[in-house]
Amino acid sequence: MKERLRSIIKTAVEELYPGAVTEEIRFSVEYTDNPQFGDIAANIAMQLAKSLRKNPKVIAEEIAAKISDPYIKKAEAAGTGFVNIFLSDTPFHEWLSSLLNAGESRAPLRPVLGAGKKALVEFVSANPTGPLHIGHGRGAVVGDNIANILEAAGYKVKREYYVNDAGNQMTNLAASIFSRYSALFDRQLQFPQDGYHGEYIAEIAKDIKREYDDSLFSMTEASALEICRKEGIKTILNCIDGTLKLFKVKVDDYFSETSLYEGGNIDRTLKKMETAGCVYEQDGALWFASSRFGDTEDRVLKKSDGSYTYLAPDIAYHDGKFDRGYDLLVDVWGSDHHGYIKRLECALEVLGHNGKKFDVVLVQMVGLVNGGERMVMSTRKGQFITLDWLINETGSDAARFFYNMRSPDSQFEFDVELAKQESTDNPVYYVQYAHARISGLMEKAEIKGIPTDYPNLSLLTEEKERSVIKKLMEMKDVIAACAQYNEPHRLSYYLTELAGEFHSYYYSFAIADENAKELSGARLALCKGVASALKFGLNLLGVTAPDSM
RNA sequence: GCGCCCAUAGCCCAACUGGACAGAGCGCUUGACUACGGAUCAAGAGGUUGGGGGUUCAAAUCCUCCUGGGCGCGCCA
Repeated sequence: MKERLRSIIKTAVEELYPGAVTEEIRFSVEYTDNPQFGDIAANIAMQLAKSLRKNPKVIAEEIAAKISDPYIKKAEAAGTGFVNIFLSDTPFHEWLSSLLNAGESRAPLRPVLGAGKKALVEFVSANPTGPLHIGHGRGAVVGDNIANILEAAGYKVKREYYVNDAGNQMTNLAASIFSRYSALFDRQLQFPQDGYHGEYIAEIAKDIKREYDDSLFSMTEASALEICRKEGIKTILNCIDGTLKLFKVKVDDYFSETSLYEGGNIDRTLKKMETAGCVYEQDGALWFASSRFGDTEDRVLKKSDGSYTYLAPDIAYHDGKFDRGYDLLVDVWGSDHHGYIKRLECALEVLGHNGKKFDVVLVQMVGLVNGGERMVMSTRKGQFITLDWLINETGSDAARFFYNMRSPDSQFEFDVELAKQESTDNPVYYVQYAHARISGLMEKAEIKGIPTDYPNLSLLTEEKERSVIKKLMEMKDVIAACAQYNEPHRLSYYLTELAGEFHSYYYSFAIADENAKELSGARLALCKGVASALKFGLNLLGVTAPDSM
C-alpha cells in the first residue's frame, strides 16, 4: 500500500514540478499514529520547499489536489507541509484478505530484504570455561532473535558459536581441573593463581577420575593436562549446549578456534595481509599497521615467542566467513569488547572485504543486584547466577521476552530477587493472553455455529477494526527495521501494541455473536489475522503462542 | 590522558534513524464482568528529553562545549 502511494505521489510531483524529484530527495511515506492525520502521511512537500523556493504548505496543497486513486478517499495538506492521505476501507479489506489467504507463509507480514542472500550470525561465543550466566543470556537471545528476523526477511541464515578453545584460558582451565583431580587422590597440587573456582571444576575432575582412575599420574604432566583440557572443554560445551537448547536458542555450528590453527587458516590470512603490505616486524613481533586505516594504534598479530595473539585467529575467522560466501556478517559481542571492532574492520578492509557488510551488535553488560547489593559476575571466581537457574525460575518464554524488551545498547540491571516477580508482570503474558483469547473465540464460534471460512470482510467498517488492520500492516516495516538496524526489541514493543489493539477491540464489540453470524464471521476472520501475526512474531522471538494459559 | 556507549514521566524503558501535540508498562487516582477468558478494558494525574550554544522549514535524534554514569585502552583471551 505504501509503495503504491509512494509512486502515486511521485508521479503527481513530477507532473507538477518537472525535474524536482532528484536523487537527493528521499521523502518518507509512513503510516500515521493519529487518525486526524489520515492513514498515511508524506513529507515530500517539506523536502521540496528549498529547491522550489516555495512555502511547503502551498506545495503540499498542490500535491494533495493533484493525486487521486480509487483507494484514496481524500488527501489534504496539514501541519507545516505534510500531505495526509485518507484511505477508503477497501484497501484494508483487501490486505486482510491477502493475509488470510497467505496461510502459514504470512507473506504480507514479511519484508523482502535478503532475497536469498547469505547471512552469518555469530553470537554467545562464551569461553568454554564455565556454564552460561545471566549475562550471556542477553547475547544469546539478541543473537537468536536477529537470526530469526533475518530469516523472516528473506536471508539464508547460519548461526555460529565461536569457541575460544585455544590460548591461556584453556591452559588455566586444564590446570584448575588437574589440581582438583589431584585433590581427589589426596595429592596437594597448588591451585593456579588465575584458576577457575566454580563447583563444576570439581565435578569434571570426578568424571575424569571415573574414566581414568589414577592413570593421569603415570603420564607426563603435559599429557595429563591435555586430557584435563579436552575433557573440560567437552563437558562444559555440553553443558552450554544444554542450556541453549533449554532456552530454545538455535546454534548451527560450534566453530573451533583451534581448527583455524590446525587448518593453517591463520598463516594464510596473515600472508594475505603481508602481501597487502600492511604488516611489519618490530621487537621480534609481527605487527598490523592498523593505525594507517583509522585505528588508534598498531596491533600485534604474532608475539615475539612465535605464538599468535587473540586477534590473529579472529581475523582469520572473519576472513574465512566472507570466503565461505556470506554477504552479511552480524556479530553479537559483549560491549566490553567494543575496542576490537575498529581493528577487525581495518583488517577486513585490508583483506579486500570492504564492500561487504560487517555489523557488530554490542550488547551491554547485565548488572546484577542482589538484595540491593551490587554483584560483579566472574566466571573465574565462580561468582555468577547461571542462565539455567533463571530459565527454571521464570520460564523460557518470560526470560526471552524480558531480555528482548530493551534495546541491546542500553544497560540494565538484573535484580535476582525480582526475577520471579518480574516474570508475572512481564508483558509476554499480555501478548500471549491475546493469542489464547482468540483461540478461545474460535472455539466459541464453532460451538455457536458461526462460519469463518468465507468471511464478508466488507462488513468491517468500525474505526477500531480499521486501526487493528492498520496495525497488522505495519508489522512488515517493523520486521524490516529490526533486521536493518539489528534491533529486535522493536518487535517486542510492536507485539505489545498489537495485543493492546486487540484487547481493546475485544471489549468494544461482540465478536462471536450467534445473532449476527455474517458480521461475526468477518470479525472472527480479523481475529484470525491478529492471531496469525502474534504467533509469527512471538515465534520470531523464540516465545510460544499458547492456545490457552 | 585517549577511544566507544549512555543520560527521556516517581521507576523501568520506547520514539519508525531529522518530522506533526515526546509515547507504553510499572506505581498512583477513579471506574467496568448475569456478552465471547478480569493475566483484561475505559479514564486521570505525571515532561523545559542532564545543562549551554549551533545547524535546519523541522532536533530527544546531527555538530560543539560542560556535567554525571558505564566500558575499553596487554606481545591476555
